[in-house]
Amino acid sequence: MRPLIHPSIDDITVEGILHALSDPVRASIYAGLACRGGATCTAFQQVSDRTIPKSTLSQHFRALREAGLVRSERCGVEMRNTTRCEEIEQRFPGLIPAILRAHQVQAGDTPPPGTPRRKVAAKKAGKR
Amino acid sequence: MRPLIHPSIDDITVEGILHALSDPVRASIYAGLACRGGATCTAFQQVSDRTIPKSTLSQHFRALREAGLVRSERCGVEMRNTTRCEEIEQRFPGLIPAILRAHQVQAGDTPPPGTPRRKVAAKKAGKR
DNA sequence: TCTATAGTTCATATATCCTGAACTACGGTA
DNA sequence: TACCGTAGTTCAGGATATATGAACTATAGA
Repeated sequence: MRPLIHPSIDDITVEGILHALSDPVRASIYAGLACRGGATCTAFQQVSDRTIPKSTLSQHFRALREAGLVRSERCGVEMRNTTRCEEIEQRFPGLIPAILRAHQVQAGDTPPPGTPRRKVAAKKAGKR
Repeated sequence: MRPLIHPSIDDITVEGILHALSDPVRASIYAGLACRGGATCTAFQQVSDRTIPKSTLSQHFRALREAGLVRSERCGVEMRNTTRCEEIEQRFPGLIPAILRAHQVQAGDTPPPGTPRRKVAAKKAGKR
């Protein structure tokens, strides 16, 4: 089992962050971590309505980790994952909050100012 | 020649935007468009020190266009590309500016407050 | 030691990306 | 009208990345 790779803050790139968060599964994992503060892999087995295989989930966590977005450390039998928000905020101020907020807007949780409520409801209801 | 696809503002997704801008070539194309206000494809043949084949460039423009980041319209023999900044700003406030700023930070143009100049210079010099 | 749980690694099928070659679209000239 | 040049697109292929089941590693507890 190879050691976990956590890039130093200076090796974290914008491209890496954007690519990692451009996948909906990874984005929701990251959003979940950001609001809960930390969680294990299995806590995310039920993302987006269907069950994601744990190997896939493991790869997603690896992608987040190697992009520098997440720090993972073994904690007994499980793996504790936490975001590296503060570090990234220092290097790229405002980037992560803007992305998280955009994801919320898209999910309909926080519509941009001026959006009529009906429009949001319609969006959440169907239209795919 | 199939008609150009421009998603309506409501069909633009965060994932699509992040994915489009996670490629360094596309990111620099977009940044160039954003600061110049508009340009043709060939204006970007010399991005990032080496010549990019025009087929590749065309695909990159298509990716930006279909992500909703850019509007392209034929203008005589050439294609005029402009960003859709204002629309996206309305839907996802702050997202694009944050990404562009992060790219600038990374390029060393606008270091985050407190960064010693030496560090930036060392970064630009080599280290790949 | 044996078993269960949590997660990783590997192999492979699938999808996406990059690029040269061929093509389309348009403007200008004769 | 035909022909040429420029700008950009599409296609086909190889290279690269992603998803996932099966097998594996690591740890805790009995």
